[in-house]
Amino acid sequence: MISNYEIARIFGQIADLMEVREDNPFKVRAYRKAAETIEGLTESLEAIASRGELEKIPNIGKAIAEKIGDICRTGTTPLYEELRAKVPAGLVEVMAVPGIGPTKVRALREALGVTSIEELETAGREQRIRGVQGMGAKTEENILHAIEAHRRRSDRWPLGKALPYAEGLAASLAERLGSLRIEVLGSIRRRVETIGDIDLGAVSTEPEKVMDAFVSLPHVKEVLVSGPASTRIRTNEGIQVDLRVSRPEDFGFLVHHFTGSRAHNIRLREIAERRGARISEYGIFEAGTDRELTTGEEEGEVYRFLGLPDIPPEIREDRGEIEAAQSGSMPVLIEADDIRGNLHSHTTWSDGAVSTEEMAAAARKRGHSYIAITDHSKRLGITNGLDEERLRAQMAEIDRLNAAATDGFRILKGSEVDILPDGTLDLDPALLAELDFVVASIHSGFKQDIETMTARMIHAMESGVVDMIAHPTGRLLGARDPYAIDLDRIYDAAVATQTALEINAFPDRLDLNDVNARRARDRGVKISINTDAHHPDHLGLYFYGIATARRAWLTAPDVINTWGLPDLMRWLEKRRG
DNA sequence: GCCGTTTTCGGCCCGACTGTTTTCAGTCG
Repeated sequence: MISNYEIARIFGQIADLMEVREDNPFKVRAYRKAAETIEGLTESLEAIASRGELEKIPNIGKAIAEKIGDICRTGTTPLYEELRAKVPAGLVEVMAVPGIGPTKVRALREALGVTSIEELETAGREQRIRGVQGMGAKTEENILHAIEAHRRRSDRWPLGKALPYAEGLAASLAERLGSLRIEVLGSIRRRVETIGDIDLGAVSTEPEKVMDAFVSLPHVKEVLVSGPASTRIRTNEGIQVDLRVSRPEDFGFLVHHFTGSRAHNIRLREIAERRGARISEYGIFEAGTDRELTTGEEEGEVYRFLGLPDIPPEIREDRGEIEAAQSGSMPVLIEADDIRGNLHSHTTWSDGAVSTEEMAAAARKRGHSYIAITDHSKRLGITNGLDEERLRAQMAEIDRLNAAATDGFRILKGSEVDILPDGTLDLDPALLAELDFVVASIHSGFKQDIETMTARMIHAMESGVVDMIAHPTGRLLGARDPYAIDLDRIYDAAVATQTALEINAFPDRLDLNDVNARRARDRGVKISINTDAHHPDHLGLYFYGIATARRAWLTAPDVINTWGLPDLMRWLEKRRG
């Protein structure tokens, strides 16, 4: 079994290798587009291939479909192997150095025999680059600088770090200039789970003034690009920030353009072209002329011009949203206000920061009408996990608190029970059956093989007492890969046993992620979005869970904790048979 | 290599900035 992710990686590498060889750039783009499309697919390519429907996927034609078949059968495809045999491994990395593309790679290789970053650096130190046709001392200096930056470039930032940082940067700039409309755009605005760089857009009729203020911010380590329309800096923290400025009447086009994604924008421009129009960050123009066809302070003008409904930023990935807009079947995406209660939270009974009563008060304050208290079970000793006796005591406490409540708010008795390596649960199932809401999750034995792990989780779902699986893949962004698990089989088991799967809203989890959650919902799985709160403030993390759900195209009815308490209890009763 | 409400062949998004040019190619997003 080979995952879509791995297949997409191979096509991405084919594109890289072909680019180094200066093959037809449109062919390179075709492979790259295929890789991007595959990454966004919610069904496994193997399943699609077994139905013979690969060529129905956009950007997959006869040739790439055949190669997908090769990869499913053998793990690779002849083209990939040929390219790897012909192209020195180091060249792809040389091209990854900012400022070096296919042409410079070839020039450097032909003139200096450079086939790796190390050789490139040596050539630069020995001042041999400046002798190459089309390159001077400045280029040589830039290359050496770029290699250094490339080596210590910071990894992608999780959204939970990038968004507050970008908003702080925008606020600092706005403060320096008095009042200024400035927006965080790019992948942050689309709420992508990790961010490579930050895009800002500002409204001003004096762009030079804005750019001057921007490059003099204390955050700035170096200025990478500097022009009247566009400035790029690197901050002390090592992340790149682009700033674009527009006059007010065209700001909507700038916002739209730099929100992206690129793939989404390209599709829109193709649609515009068929209507004789050209879309750019400056506006919508008659094709081949500079005659502006419309102005727009707000980005919605782009969609209005094309006769489409607004498309939310979170789903602008060319993953079917344009077709949905054209056919009038845009989903009404879930919003933060739809959440009625949190079904995964911790207290001082295990590793939480506050008491049951305080956590419930925090949920009330947010306007929720219920909360499930789901402390850890005994196996997780480090969290002071509850055994049967302490769980009974906590249940009694919750009964007392509920009896004293006068506003209809309800605390649900729950547990986050460990799924042990053999698939059994860490607490007596008879006791778990007395709870209102049982969360089960994996916190150990991450190295089990895919078959064992999948069977282990399914066994837990088939226990009859588990209502939801928390953070189903166990990944920690930037820290721990997901464990090996066959999610398609998990989804099928979740439907068969009517077990919900979680979108865990913690910014370093976001698990299930966008693509997996969309796939799960499409297979009929019920989703629950939870903060996994260990502190009252963590209830604010719903922002990230909702962002992930919106990127997964989820609507409120897909998510069980958007339901009122009576509907939720009815569903729980029914699923427990 | 993919695609099609002008097309099964001939296209393939659009614009900014930099450096090395002497009017533009390369790279990037």
